[in-house]
Amino acid sequence: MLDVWSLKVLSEVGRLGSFSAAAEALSMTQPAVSRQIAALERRSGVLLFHRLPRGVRPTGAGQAALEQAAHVLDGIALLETRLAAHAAGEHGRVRVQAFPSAATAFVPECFRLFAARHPAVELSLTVGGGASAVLAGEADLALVTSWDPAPAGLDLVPLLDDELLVALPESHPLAAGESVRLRALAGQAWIDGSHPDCLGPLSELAAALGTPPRVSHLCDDWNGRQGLVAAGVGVMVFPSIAGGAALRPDIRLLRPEPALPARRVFAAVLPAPGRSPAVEELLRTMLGYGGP
Amino acid sequence: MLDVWSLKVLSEVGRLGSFSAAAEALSMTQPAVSRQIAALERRSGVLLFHRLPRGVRPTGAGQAALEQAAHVLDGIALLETRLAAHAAGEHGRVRVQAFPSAATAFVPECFRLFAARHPAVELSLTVGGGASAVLAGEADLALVTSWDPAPAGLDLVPLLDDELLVALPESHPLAAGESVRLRALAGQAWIDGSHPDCLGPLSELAAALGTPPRVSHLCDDWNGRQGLVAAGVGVMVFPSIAGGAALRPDIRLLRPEPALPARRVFAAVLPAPGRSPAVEELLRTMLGYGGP
DNA sequence: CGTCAAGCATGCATGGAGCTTATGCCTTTC
DNA sequence: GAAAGGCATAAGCTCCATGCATGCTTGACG
Repeated sequence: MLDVWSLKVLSEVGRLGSFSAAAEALSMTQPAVSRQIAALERRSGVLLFHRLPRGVRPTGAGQAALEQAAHVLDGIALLETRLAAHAAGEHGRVRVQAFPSAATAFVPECFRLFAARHPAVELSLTVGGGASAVLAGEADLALVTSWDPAPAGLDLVPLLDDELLVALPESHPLAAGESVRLRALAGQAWIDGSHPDCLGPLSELAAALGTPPRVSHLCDDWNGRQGLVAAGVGVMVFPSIAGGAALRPDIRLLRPEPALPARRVFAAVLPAPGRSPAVEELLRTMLGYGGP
Repeated sequence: MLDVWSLKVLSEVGRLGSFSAAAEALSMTQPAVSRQIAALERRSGVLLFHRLPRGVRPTGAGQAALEQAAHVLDGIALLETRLAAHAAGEHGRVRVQAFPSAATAFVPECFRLFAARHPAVELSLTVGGGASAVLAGEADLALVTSWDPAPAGLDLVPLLDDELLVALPESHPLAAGESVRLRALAGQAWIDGSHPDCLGPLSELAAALGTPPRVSHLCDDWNGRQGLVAAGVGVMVFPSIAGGAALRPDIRLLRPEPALPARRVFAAVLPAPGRSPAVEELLRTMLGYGGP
């Protein structure tokens, strides 16, 4: 099997027209070059260089070999460059898996910051798969919360604490101020998703309210839930990570008093040696993102 | 420096999804494959394969490396193919240097036969440089005759003996038969080229004529000489290698009696290890060419 | 015309890279 | 729970490429 070093020697000999000069350029001795070329000629069965009294000159076959060798060496160099780019996190692909409220503002903002520094990295976002997508090889990084069951075999990197707010229709009598006492909401109808992704652990809310919340409506769609709130059929917990921009103008957000236990947000990624440098870079970006 | 064997191992691992399977496919042991990939990952500083319980799966960087490695391996294979073609004489270039009368019929006919068997070989023909063109690297094969000084440092391969005829205008009183007694031409005016390329050694002609020939006109152009003969201003020696097709219809060719010493035709080529296989093949074709 | 210098080829010894064998550890599966 | 499949690691060995020393050929120069 032809190896790259032979081709490098061949190329230098062709460029410099001399075994000795090529040897010096490659930091080796002239006999080594002589043997390399001789081996190449023996294996291919054709003379590659005419030996002249003053250096060498490529034969027809040597000329063809030089041209092809240049292509191969370019390919090698490109491969090394690409691997270096991957190693530096400057190139690659990161597939992010997020829960809906994180996909609203947090992930797009992180993508914007990341893309400014690493324009060659391909980013993609999917919603709804959970941390198992990372284990299945369908995602490189999954955003999970303290409400989700801890995934086995993945590292959890704490990103931020998500403050939980309460969303009321603007016509609601308690919607006037900046905050609202939770005890005052004890009798309200609450809106939740079908899987525990919206209200969070009901026990925590029950403790804050002083009574188990009355869950009157179930809706998995983010906009649908806002519509229910705006229509005045219920109130809901609104994670601040979703950002105000995604909020309908006829809904008011209030800080509950006392504050609900924050929902912790983690990045679930493969253990250290399995993470690509691009993922590491994105993690760094997410950690440095303080909020809007 | 990345070597091809590593890339081959990488490629097989990517294709088969397993170190063990790749090892068997490459006739090596699993630890050897493991070492190769580990070395590749250490050098490039990036993980190339996720180690799964059942085999391995390429990472993003591994995928990129696999694609690039495929290109490099293709380039290597192409290089080997081309060298093999050169070694078999199926590919390459042969630049032939001929004297004018050989370029008229002999070389074109040899080219026709050669091209039928080796269509990928590029053939070219130049006239007038002599054997030194081979030494200068401007030609790969030169046709020379026994009239030329023997070139130093080249092999002379005897190709054929060129019979020398005499050209007379059709109106000449001696032009009737098939042959002509040389003694009868002793008083004729002879046409020659400025360098001894047409009449040949004058001593031989003088011996045959019984008296030194009277050279009345010098002309280096082949058609010009024929014109002089046709005009009746002189006669000339006509080498049979030029073939009858190149002869004007108003000129007659006659066999001299006794025959002039034949002009021997050689191929002047580099000594054995310096000849390309394509040149060897062309030599074989020329040797097998019996004449029209 | 003799000597010298440049440059490629070759014999020999050596050092390092890679391979093989043997073994351990982890995961999955019956 | 035991067995098997698969990757990682340690130790030892083999082989090949390199470096050193040397010879040979050719051209240059005095």
